[in-house]
Amino acid sequence: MSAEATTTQREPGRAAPDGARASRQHTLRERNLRLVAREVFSPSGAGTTAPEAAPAVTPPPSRADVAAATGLTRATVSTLVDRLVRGGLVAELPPVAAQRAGRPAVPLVPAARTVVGLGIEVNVDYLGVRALDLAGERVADVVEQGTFHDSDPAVVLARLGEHAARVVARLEAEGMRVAGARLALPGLVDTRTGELEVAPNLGWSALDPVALLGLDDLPVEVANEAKLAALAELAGDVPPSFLYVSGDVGVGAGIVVERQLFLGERGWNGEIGHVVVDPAGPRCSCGAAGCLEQYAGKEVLLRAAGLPADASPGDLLAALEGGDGAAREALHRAGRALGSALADLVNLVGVSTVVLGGVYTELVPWLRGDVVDVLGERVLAAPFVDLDLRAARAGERAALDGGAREVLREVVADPAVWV
Amino acid sequence: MSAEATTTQREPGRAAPDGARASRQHTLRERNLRLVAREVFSPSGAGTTAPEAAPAVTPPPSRADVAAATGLTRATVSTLVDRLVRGGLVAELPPVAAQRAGRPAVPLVPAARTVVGLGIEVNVDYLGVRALDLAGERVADVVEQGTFHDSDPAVVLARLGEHAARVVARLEAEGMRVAGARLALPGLVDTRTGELEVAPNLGWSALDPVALLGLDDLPVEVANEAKLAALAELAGDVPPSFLYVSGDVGVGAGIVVERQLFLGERGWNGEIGHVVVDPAGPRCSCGAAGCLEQYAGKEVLLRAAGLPADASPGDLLAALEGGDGAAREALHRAGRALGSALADLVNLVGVSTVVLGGVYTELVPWLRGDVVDVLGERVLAAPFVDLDLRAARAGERAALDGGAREVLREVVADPAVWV
DNA sequence: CGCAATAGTTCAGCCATACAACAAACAGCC
DNA sequence: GGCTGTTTGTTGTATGGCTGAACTATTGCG
Repeated sequence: MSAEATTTQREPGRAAPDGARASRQHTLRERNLRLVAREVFSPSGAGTTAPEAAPAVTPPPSRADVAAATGLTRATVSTLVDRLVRGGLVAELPPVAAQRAGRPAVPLVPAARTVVGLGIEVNVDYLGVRALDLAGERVADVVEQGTFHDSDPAVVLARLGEHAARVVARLEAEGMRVAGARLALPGLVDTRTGELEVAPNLGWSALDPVALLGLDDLPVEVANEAKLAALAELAGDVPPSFLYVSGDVGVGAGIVVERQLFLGERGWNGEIGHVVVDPAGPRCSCGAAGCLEQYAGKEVLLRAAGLPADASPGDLLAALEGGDGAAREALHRAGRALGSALADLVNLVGVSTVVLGGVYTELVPWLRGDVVDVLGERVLAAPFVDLDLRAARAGERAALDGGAREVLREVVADPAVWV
Repeated sequence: MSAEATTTQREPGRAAPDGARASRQHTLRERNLRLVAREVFSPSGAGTTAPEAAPAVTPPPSRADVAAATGLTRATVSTLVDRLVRGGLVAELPPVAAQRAGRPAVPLVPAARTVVGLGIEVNVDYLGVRALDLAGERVADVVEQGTFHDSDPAVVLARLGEHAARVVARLEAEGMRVAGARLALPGLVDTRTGELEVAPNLGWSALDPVALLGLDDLPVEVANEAKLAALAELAGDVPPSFLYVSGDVGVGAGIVVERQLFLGERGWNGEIGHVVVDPAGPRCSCGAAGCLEQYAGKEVLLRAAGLPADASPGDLLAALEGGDGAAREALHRAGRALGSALADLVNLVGVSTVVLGGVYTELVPWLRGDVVDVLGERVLAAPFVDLDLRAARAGERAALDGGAREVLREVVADPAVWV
């Protein structure tokens, strides 16, 4: 890190540190617009009638609810909501007569099929494009199976770009606006420059993937696949901070704090796959020895279970349920190693919820015992927190959902651009 | 972590997520006041005449400089600066005639001896109270040597409270306002509740240290000692994000991102002392085996070097420089272990600058080689970043400085309360 | 059917900023 | 030494966005 004299160079896609610029009246409106949008998209339910036992799913808030929850006056909320409605970010449902007296409220919900976010991905065995609207509905989903190990990045990314362009064209023809796209890649991505440094399982290195996509009018940002998959969990019922660990050929992690990805300096973090489990252990492809991947990586796991390297997690699960000794021993070994590496992660990052994704998702019942044991032994704060280990909720190709959601999160976080 | 239905409970001392409340005109003023204060306290130097090669130390900015740097008009900056001056946060220096034409500018600097922050600390071998003013000057410094291993927390904390109260009384008699205090403790502190869960080296556990201080009118917050020491580094020339690792009886780390402490969920992070170095290694007091502390903890290090457990770092340094084989072998062993644990930290957190503090500070020349070697082997992003390993700059009892600085940082971040 | 209650809208007042004009203080220049 | 040009800091006036209170709209209840 050379001591460059750059003055806090702003990162491209990150939320601008918004205390850093002058605030004028215009800023006031932007901020309150954001506040109102946030309240519609994830209601805190502070203003509703029943303050006791909040229901599992909060009903859509009305203008009055938003006013009560935010502290703004009903007058201000009205004008802001009107803007959001005209801008197509928020929709009004037909007023439904409540049980109590008074004029019935107009429920406000995220608008469907107006603004959408795109998640796109190149992985070892598929290309994918997925679009989500603000209501969270999947409005496009294209997957091309294939084998992209040692492929030509220019060819593959151009092909993915074509898929994406077709999806964009179709959605725009239906009247939707595409806010942007997130490209998920299984490798080390510099979030500041958008460059892919290396993706071992694709055999790619040192290239600018956004340029190769050939999507000119669409703002595209790149991120690591496991990190975007972590964000997909936010659609479900997770705490605001958690660690997401995705098992695949490699093992990667996403650190989510207060519903936002923690990226370190350049997005090069969460590399749990090469955490030390045992320096006397097997050599790893990274050059070191005893890395987590040598115990809990997908291929290592399958091989240790006596299955071919291209077997599916389902095959492994079948072997486990069939009582296969080698398979169970492999899971035991992987579970202890995973517990050890996760303990380091929890001790260092200080987040106590761990979500296991990727191939681990279905294996959680077989991993839990060992992982929890080791966590209990090695996590220093274990006596004071409830360590929570759970399986990922998001389905297949979670990075696509996570990427699309991330685009939409930025739309909601800065609605002024869209109204 | 029980799924409590609390609605984003705000943490006491943390900067409130300020997009979460309604913005009125008053908010506008607060935010611009903060912006102006920040510009006076750490000038970005965007508005000065010479945009070429920024000098090592930026000269104090004038109102016009602040206007240029922030984008506010000179009129607005003037009123805001006047408020800060009247509030005693900012002082005007006598106008100095610049070399160029035009009315000479009034340099604006942090005010001296007006508002101060307190750092207070209980550690194994001393109690301390230190006060810093906004200009960074030490305006009080009280240290009581002692042995507080297995001490009575009520007695010791009351005694520290008395020291602090005396300092506060003296400073207030001199016309200064004490903005608050940070209590540094060598243990696991819950930053949400302010409770100390456990401090092994003091033999303390499960108590509320702030209540025991008996400082009624002073807002006091508690934090881990190593983390506050990390903040002390910000006084020097460090990058905005770095990892601070403090070697003592235990080994702790502070993660600083964009000049702010990263605290995870409850401040229980950076526990690098119990990262796995070798599961076949020596048993650790934490119950596990092969933790970093068993290789690079202060007492282990001294014993391995053939010195008594109460020897000083200076003794160790003398042995090293005298060519003592056991000492050098101990440092080699510690360096490799530290490198391994640091590699995990860097891989997981994604910050590439590491500052070594505590007893490591003076040992850096003897540790560097091994640490850098192992980091190069194990850090995945090593080919793409310059890993920067350096010795801590802050002097003795850095946590006191860090605590005081943290209090003042909050004053500058929210000057509206003080004008 | 009238009253209380709740939702949403309209309009005057206020506050902090922008913009523009001005006063203050200097260097340089003939 | 006085004039000009330049930069700093301070006065006004205008404007945008929010508040607060009054107002309309729509329901339940007796």
